Amino acid sequence: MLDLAILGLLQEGDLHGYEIRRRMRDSLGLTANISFGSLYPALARLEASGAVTATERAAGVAPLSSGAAMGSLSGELAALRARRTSMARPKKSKKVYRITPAGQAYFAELLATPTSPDDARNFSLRLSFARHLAPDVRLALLQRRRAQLVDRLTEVSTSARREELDVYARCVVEHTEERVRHDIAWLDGLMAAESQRSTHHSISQDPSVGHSMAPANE
Amino acid sequence: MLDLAILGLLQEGDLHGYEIRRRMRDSLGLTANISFGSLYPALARLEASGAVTATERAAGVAPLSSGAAMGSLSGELAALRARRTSMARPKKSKKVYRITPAGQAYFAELLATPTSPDDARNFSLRLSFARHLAPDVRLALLQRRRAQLVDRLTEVSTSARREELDVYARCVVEHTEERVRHDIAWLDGLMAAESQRSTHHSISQDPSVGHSMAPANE
DNA sequence: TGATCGTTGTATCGGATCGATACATCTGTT
DNA sequence: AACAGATGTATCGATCCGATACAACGATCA
Repeated sequence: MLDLAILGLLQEGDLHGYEIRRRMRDSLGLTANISFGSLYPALARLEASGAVTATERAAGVAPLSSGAAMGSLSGELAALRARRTSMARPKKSKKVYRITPAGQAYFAELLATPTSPDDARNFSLRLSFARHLAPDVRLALLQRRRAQLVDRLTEVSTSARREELDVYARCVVEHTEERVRHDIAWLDGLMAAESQRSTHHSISQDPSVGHSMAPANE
Repeated sequence: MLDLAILGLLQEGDLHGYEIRRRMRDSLGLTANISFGSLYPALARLEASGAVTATERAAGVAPLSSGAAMGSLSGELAALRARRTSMARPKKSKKVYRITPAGQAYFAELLATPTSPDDARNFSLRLSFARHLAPDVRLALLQRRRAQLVDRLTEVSTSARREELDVYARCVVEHTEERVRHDIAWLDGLMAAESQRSTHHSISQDPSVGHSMAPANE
């Protein structure tokens, strides 16, 4: 669901569509770029349902601090006025989206609701927003994903007559299986970190600038 | 595209819809189960376009050897006749699909056509059917995928301000990056196996070997 | 006996998503 | 000035998905 990704990104600040797409690519784990044919209808849906409000504003204006919490209509008027008075030329217009309290409730509901076929994309999305979850719900998310991966592994090992496949198909199947094993090990590490995090939860909370693995090169 | 997967599986023998879905899961690299809401319309499309023929036959009948190459109508008649004479009870009816020469041509065309955003699913599918490709086209497929993964890696390393992300989002991003690196190494191994497999041939000119960042296409 | 449950199997519906495309503005290069 | 490329919004048809319904079969258990 795109709604979850959009609302989660909007909770960290107001964004316009193009920037939402960029952050989905490199701030979330989404490998494939999301399509504009999905993004803009999703934004229109969210705006129609009252989860977000859109504010059209010209470029060059300060990103947030001008109007405190102006809605859609007043925002458009302000953008027009600024276009005529201070800005001589009608610059590029961006529709900046802001999440509403109803949108935050919707986000919390989406995030807590477990999806029936919890595929990789859905799980990565939920894990990216896991700081909004209670520790027990967070751990349940990891365990459910792990159980599903283990299920897939046993299914593959039982029903795959691999000797009937040719070189390339078998190569793909084996690589898939290896990736599943790797993901299970990764989840085990995450769960260990979770339980360690819950034992002494009152230590310093600045995990953002802790250890960087020197990604500057290459 | 589902058409490619369906036609590729049908080239190894006649199958019915449910079995096609099973083989997509554990004979190809498709991690997520394909939906019936995609599979059955795709089969109907392929049948309407003449790429496959459907034969409804009862269970318990020998899978292939009864009628040599009967079409759809005669197949249905044969199934009805067998149901009345040899089989007393009207068993479960399966629609068995068989690929036609036109379907084989369509398959070859789909397999050779490079997809613009060559995502993981598309690539795994094509690699599973790589034995139908010429060695040079096969190698080009691997190199194109590798170039795309390298592109993604450089994009991520440049534009990701990872220190702004919280623990969970950064964890997801790093795991994604690690998986991309792993896939690149896997592709390198495959390409090495390919070039070793082609040592029998005389490599007169092969300009793209060694230039990993050279997309000669488009 | 039959009652219930899980598996196999085909099919459809509405909505979500995709790929392609169009259009417009800004920025940098030659 | 001319051109290319990034930025930005938007729509279209086709495809894909999740849910659901329906039906026949096998197995298990009371």
